[in-house]
Amino acid sequence: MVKVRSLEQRFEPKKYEEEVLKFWDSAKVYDKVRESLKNSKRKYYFLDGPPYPSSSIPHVGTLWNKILKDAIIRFHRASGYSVHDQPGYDCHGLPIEVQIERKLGFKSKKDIEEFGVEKFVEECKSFALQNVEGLSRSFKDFGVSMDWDKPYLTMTDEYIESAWWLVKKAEEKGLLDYGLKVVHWCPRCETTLADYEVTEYRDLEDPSIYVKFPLKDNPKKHLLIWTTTPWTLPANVAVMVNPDLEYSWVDVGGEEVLVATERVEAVMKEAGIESYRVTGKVMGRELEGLRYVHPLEEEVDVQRKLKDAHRVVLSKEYVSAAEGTGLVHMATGHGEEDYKVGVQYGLPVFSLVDDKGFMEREAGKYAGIYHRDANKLIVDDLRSKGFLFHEGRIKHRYPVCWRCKTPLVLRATRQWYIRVTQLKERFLEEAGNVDWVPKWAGYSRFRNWLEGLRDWIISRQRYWGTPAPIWVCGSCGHRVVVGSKDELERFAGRKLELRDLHRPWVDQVVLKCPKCGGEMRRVPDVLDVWLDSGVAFYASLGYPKNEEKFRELMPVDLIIEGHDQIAGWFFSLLRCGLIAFDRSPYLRVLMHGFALDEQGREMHKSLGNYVEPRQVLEYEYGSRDVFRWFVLKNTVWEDLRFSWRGLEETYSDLNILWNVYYFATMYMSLDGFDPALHRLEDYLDRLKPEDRWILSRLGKLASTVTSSFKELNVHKAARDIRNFVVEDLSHWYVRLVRPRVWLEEDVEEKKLAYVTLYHVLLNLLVLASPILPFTTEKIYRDAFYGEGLPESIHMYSWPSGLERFIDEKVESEMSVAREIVEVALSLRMRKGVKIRQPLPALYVLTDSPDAKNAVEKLRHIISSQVNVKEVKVLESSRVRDYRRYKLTPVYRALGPVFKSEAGLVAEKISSMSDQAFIEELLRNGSAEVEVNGKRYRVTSEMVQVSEEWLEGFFGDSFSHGFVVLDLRASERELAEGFARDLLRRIQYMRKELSLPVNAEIDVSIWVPADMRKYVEEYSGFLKSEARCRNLALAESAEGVAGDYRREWEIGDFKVVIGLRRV
RNA sequence: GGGCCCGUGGCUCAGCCAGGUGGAGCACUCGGCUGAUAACCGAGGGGUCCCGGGUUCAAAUCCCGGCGGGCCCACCA
Repeated sequence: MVKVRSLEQRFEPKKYEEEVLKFWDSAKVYDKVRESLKNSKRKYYFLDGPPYPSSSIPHVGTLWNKILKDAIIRFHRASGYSVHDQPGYDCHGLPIEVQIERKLGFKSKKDIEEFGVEKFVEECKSFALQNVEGLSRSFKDFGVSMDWDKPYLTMTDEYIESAWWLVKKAEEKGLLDYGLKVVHWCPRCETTLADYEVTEYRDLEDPSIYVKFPLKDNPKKHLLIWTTTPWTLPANVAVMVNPDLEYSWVDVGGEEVLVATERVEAVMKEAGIESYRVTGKVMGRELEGLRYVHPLEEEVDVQRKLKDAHRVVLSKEYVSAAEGTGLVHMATGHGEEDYKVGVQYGLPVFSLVDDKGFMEREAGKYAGIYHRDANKLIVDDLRSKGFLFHEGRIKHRYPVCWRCKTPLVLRATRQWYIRVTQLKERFLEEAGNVDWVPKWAGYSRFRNWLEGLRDWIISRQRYWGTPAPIWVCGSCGHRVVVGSKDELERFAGRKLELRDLHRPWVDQVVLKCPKCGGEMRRVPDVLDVWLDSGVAFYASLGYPKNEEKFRELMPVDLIIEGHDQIAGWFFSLLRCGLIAFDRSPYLRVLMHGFALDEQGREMHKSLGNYVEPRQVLEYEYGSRDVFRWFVLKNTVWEDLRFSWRGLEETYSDLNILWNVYYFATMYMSLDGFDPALHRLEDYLDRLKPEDRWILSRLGKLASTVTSSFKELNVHKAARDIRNFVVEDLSHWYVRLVRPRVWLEEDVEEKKLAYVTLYHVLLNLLVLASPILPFTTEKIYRDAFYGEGLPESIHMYSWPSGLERFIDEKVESEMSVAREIVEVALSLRMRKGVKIRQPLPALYVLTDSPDAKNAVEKLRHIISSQVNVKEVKVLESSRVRDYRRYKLTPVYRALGPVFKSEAGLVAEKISSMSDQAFIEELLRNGSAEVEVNGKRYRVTSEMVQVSEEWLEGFFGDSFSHGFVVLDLRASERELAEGFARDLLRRIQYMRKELSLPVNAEIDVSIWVPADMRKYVEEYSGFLKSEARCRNLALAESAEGVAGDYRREWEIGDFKVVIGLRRV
């Protein structure tokens, strides 16, 4: 133990935060914390969601994510949990590849192949590692205390093996398959994307055309279809109608077109056809099998070769009359629904767009043209052949590649996929067992997402990713899925000397087919990056190779990510958990919001509204802890609107916290307070009410902060700490104890203040440490730390047992006193009476026994804060001793009743001072007055009642009655007021001179002759309060002595004060 | 078309789960202060709690409908 030392007065967070970072590093604080918790029986498996290291600088939203995790981790550590706090990075995939392609100026996969896949993969790896380092630095710099020396990286061989294990598991369960799937395809990246990777949309303008498909048997009749993708027409194989809809044949001048009845009017209108006639109606189901001629069969050879196509098929599901014509053009190779229905009807499936988006050779006339460019040609041809019914344009939201922004193509390609739809029941079951914060995120959002579960296409046609562990025989087609490098070596029959498991090195491994002896080569695909992050819960622990940690830690206790991860990581983890272990890998999810800019927009570099950590630190009112407190106060699951103004306000709060600690530690240090010699437990029975009150407030704070952290409502904890520091501690408790710490002698009431303050302030440091790790460490190290105490505030255990100090009664009493003080100060102000001017008395008029008790007990507080000599409690009814009612006539009500005599009555009312009369009027609703011998009955509507305080008194109501001030200051009180005015000026001058608190001075004063006696009378007071050894009254203003002289105005008087340091 | 979230003073928000006299900060107006803090302190003005209906003794809070803003899914693709 050691005596409390004073903090420096200057609040300089930027400076001390750097010091604290150095200290944490050199003292290895967090290593020590981890070590000390290692043998705790209470494990806490926190799984970090891996960001893509596609840039080395995070934005404030990413920082918020990490700080939120850090605060919760810190709370759990302090609570005695051994927290698994390993951060992670998702190092593979398009996010990395697209950046490298940009850097190297590549436009297509061909460029990569020419450059060399090896070199490309090395660039990706190096880039990822670089960014991992940069990101880690930034997070660490903001006090994120995870274990940055050992992040899990999805690109290591060990990690890849764990991912392979999952694919093997799927194979063993018969869930893995290969086949034709209609997918979103990026023609620039030349790879498939998953549906949930289709997250970016652009408003594009496309053709919106109605095309006539002539019937085979009657070229005068046409099926009318609508499409916004003319480039898919060359691949048309059928037309879909709804069996339950009614269709109409419409004569449009020499030929007929078929349209759903409901859509006739709208379609004719859009086509600008005013003269048309319905010639017949037919139900959709009757149209099945009807044949037509493909309008472009002359231009597209393949269409002439198709058998059993170009007919009407039925679908209830996919055809509606909401839009279009009610007849849907089917290109089975370019739409998932088209594909599905097409398969049911045995229709051919083919796509006429290649990997790069160009029309294939089979597209005939349009071959080699980029698909979007082919639109114009196709439309021109339809027009010239007379098949174009109407041409327009449409603006719609169109999906683009999430990484390179190229518009996507829907096309049928062969892909590897896992049939997770077979596990749908288990998905819903297991999801129901997870605890979500907020609740609705789980039971509505996530559940709703799971309802639309689809098979998982795991293959991607790229380079920098986990290679698909699938080898296929070139001779017989037999396949082998391997779950580890060891297993691969067993199949290869030799030790493999690979650079690592990435492409292109793993591509060189050729196996011998166990079935036919032929050569087996790996399929060229890499795996979906969401598989990489989905296996993190076991792969980061080295499972299945290493089971120890896995057994120790599973299941994951908590994951925390933003609301975009509903369809992302939260889902991917669950998916992998079910495939591999038939259960959810995690118990609890916290879903947070997004960080938006000041206008409420998402932050993007391209928008120029991206705020970086460096900018926060450079801001005048920015610092690490200011930023942490600011973001943590935001409701966790709601979006955060970033605000420079908000930072400034939080800076101010942190400044107040600092000043409270400065105040307390400065005076404790002055008095050599040693906490070891004065323990709170020994003083409990002698504490003053305000001491009990602050201890009770602390007890409540500890309780709410603890439960808020447990419930993951971190914003509540952050707000409660702010309110405690600013409202309870600074604005009230410090204000009350100030006179006690100024006492010269080593008296008990000063000791009590110190003991209470020490207890409160040390415990507050621990409670605030997850949110404000820098500031709490700085204060602890500078003021409280000493021999035999924990080296760091972050080595303290979470406070417990503070609730025993909760005292509802003292809190309730203090609320009453506080309210009375507030009302009284407001009264003073309204009357223009300064607080410095002592007043004779304050009366509390109340009938409430509780309020009465409160005032009796806390009389000293009320009296000192309001600056009155006496505080008295009286019954409410005594209010009549201090104020009277006053009546004002309401002419509008008097006139109709008293007519010509109304004026007389009004005059009587105005001058009425009989309080008994007024009280009767109020009580009964009416009363009689006499004017000139005649009596009149006056009702309450005829008058307006107001109140008037008696001369020398002023009051107002409060919750339990009235507060009244006696404003009749006596000469004695005026003198005291004057003395206090003098004191204030002296103290101000001391401060101007930057004198230490305990420095002694000589004072020389000149005041007007009338006031000299007051100075003489209060000279003792002034000497002691101002630490004044000599106090001299000068005969003239010019005769005032001192190194520093100054003239002051006090009320109507001029005075001169001179100071000299002894 | 379906799902979820949000709507409270000029601005930013708390309160809603668990119904009981409408709150906080900033801004604004006024006052200033006993030496922790003027990056401050005190007091005050400012509210149809989005709109309508219902339940209830009582609704910002619970229920229903509507309007507005945001996000996700589906369709156009």
